[in-house]
Amino acid sequence: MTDSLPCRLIAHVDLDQFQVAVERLRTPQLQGRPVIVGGTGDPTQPRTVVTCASYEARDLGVRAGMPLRAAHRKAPEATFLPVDLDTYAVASAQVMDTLRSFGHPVEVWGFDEAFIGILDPPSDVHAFAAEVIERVAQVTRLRCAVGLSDNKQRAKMATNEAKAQRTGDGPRIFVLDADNWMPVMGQRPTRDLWSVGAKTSARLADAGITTVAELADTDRAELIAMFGPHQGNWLNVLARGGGDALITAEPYVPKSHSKAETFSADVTDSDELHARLGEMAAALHRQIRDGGREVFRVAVTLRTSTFYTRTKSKKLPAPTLEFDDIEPPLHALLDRFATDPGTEGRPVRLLGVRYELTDP
DNA sequence: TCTGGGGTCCTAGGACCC
DNA sequence: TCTGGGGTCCTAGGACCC
Repeated sequence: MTDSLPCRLIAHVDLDQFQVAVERLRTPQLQGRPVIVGGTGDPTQPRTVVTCASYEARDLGVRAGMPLRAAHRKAPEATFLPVDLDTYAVASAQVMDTLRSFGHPVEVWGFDEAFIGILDPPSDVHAFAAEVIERVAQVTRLRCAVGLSDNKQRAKMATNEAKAQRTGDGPRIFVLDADNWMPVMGQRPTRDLWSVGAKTSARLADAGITTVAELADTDRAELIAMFGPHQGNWLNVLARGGGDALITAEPYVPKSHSKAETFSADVTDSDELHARLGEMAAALHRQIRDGGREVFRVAVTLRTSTFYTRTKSKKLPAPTLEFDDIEPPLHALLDRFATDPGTEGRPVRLLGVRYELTDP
């Protein structure tokens, strides 16, 4: 059991156009121009997508996740930069340290987001948020927005409101609580709820539920009948502005590590697939071998040229860090795709490897 | 505009055992 | 000979997030 604290006030901190902002720190000439970070920075390369687009690029219709070539068409004059994870990690660590300097537990969510849990909230929460923004800017020269609420989900959605305001240079802070939840969120599509994705919102729409208010008014039993007890209940809680307020400052320890590669051209040759699998398996092994945690389960993911994606996994006879015990089961899993009617003989677009690790 | 990479959690069905 | 539950482990797949 990790140490999670139920907090009365949650501040969600989200950095602005993080990867672009970090690039601009070392290349100030990029200020004010459309900048797009993605892949190797070559906008003509197929099968790569936008990781982060500057606001100027977004104004031209560029979005994260969009193919780089599409972004290039929309914003030909933009500066395209390669993804530089190491640099972003350093900047991110500096931001998180700054957040921790307030003395409250900080739960890190990826490179550019974190929750701060406050057990004993100050009387002026707005001033606290402003101080967070100010200190992050002073120490890291990065801008962020802060959402405040009494649970994580609502605080996260509050940050979205803060960012949407986009007014001048003032600190972007938004408080979303029981008083303004329905006025602010009631008429929004259910998709705007954090953890409601495209599939769930589509299923809800099929049932005639399109807005947050409609979801909140839907009988819980009906949602449970549609989505099962867990998700049904959760949707009911979320739509009413609920969520969880547990913050853990424990360092994030991944349960699994994976590596995947979309080939620049589809691969059909089985020997080549096995060779690529071996390379990826070895690279992933190098990544985890000094971590002291053993591999107890391995998985291979394959995506065909039609984007049909499947994963096969195998629990190892015993947890191990010996590559000779890890690699053969991977090849056996890959072989199974060769006789699987869904993938048999299909050109392969992506191959992936995953190791699941024992607890620390 | 043909669609990245690295993760998490939940559910469901089959195998197997008592 | 047939029937019955319950519990647990394993694998596959779906959905979501940054």
